Amino acid sequence: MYVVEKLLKLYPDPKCTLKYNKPYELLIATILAAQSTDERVNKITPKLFKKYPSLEHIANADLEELEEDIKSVGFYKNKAKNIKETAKLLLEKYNGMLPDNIEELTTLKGVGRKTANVVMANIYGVPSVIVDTHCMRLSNRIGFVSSKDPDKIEIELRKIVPRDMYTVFSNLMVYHGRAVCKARKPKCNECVINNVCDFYSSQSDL
DNA sequence: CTCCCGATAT
DNA sequence: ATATCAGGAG
Repeated sequence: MYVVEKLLKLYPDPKCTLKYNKPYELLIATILAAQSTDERVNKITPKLFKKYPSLEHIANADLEELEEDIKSVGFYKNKAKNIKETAKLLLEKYNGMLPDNIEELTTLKGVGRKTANVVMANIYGVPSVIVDTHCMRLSNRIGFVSSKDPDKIEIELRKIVPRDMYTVFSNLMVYHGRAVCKARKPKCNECVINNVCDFYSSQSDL
């Protein structure tokens, strides 16, 4: 796939940029990353996981204290409640393990398809199309899709991207979205895939 | 569709 | 000073 080959030369090893040492830590970090950046989440998770070194610690955390611990990632009241309830549910129904499928993962509080796909890709090694804001923006700009609905975008991308490239494609969208195809001022002139980009074409026409 | 919220780019 | 960024639940 052209876009993947081209971007891989620029970002040789695109991977999840969230810091974690255990599967459930990735889940918690990803829940915290909703409407926040990986960078901001990474600033608090090392301390957080040190203070709460197990799912039991998170499940039994004082809610107000937990809120303070994660405050800087934003939406902290929802997220504190979500990670606490998710920790409880993982202990009660899954023996502290993570479900290995989208259906069960998305029953966890604060876990939608994006977060579930991050777990499937990074914990279980299942090729997964992860539609976050970057994947959505780039896929629309390039012209792979024309939709604002993440679920529809995921379905469309699954038809366009070769299955074995789902995860690397998703990560490349994030890397390129952060470095070049930014939300605010995209650096279209230095973009290595502007030759196949609808957004670039429509701009240079002006 | 609205609400949830802090951090950062402009 | 404020618009913009970044997912999920109800």
